Amino acid sequence: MTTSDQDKEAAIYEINNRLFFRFFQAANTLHTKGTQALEEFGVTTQQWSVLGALSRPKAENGMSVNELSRYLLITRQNLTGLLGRLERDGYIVRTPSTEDRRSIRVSLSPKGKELWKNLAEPIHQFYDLALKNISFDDRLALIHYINTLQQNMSKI
Amino acid sequence: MTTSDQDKEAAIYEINNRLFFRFFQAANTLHTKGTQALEEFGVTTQQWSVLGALSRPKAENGMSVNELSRYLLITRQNLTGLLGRLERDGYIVRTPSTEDRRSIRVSLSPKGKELWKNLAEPIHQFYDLALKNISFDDRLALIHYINTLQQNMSKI
DNA sequence: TATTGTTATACTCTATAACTATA
DNA sequence: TATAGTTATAGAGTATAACAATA
Repeated sequence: MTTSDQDKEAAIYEINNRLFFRFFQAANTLHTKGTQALEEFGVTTQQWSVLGALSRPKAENGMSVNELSRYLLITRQNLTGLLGRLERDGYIVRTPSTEDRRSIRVSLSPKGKELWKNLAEPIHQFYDLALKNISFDDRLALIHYINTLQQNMSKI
Repeated sequence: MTTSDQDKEAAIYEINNRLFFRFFQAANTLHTKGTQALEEFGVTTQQWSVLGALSRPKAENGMSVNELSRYLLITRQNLTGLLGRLERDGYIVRTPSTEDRRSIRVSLSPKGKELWKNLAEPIHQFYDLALKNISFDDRLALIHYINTLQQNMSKI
């Protein structure tokens, strides 16, 4: 390996390092500020993601724990805890599945749908503030990169 | 507002939503897979970030808790916990500052430096796998976007 | 036997407030 | 009075293993 190659490799490592450090920081900030933005509703970003999944037209008839688990990339065990807290607060309901008696359908309760409606405005605003100075096309590019990153990591 | 404007706004919201959902997923995966990659060392991604901060040449003489807090964007209280666990495992030392007797210098112990050396290889490999198919220039762009995102969010 | 969802457990991380010792 | 770091506490999330009910 030539000196130049070593330099190049060191530069790449340096960039990778910076990228992940910034990503790590941004992830922390997302969790902190996101939870803060929804503070008056007492909803964390994890709960936000569950509510978001269940509020999709596709999920109108509920989702099984397994489906939610694959969709959100959260283990079933930990999802049980999350769902328990959301159920405790009255935002979701668990209904036994008619087709497979091992399975349950998780869906938004009326109170959960109401909550999601009230969350729309602050979430909308959060997005706008967070993505300020990032153009529409750049947002598309960003999604693409993050997607690649996420898919690569999930294979590790 | 015209119909076309409404359509445009809906499209933007849809994109924002997707962006944050993917970001959320990627953040979870980073934490899970990152911790997994360093499993044999028993180090979490948060601890990884502290070790990384302290291993920089700039931090050779240690960092105060305040400096670490600002650098990592973790509150002092929570940092105390993190540092406690790292100290318990023998990876860092806390030394009273000679200049300001309220302050302490946090630095890597010999065992911590040794750990960081051993972590280099798996971290290096993790980076390479995670960033596969993302060119050098795209990595730079990605850093730029994430930076903007992070700075925007921290102002919220 | 495999799958669905849960329980149990232990640990890490986060948020908030209050405290101490210096400055 | 303000700052540096810690303590205390409660809650939320995560990892792992094991379990009951059903397929």
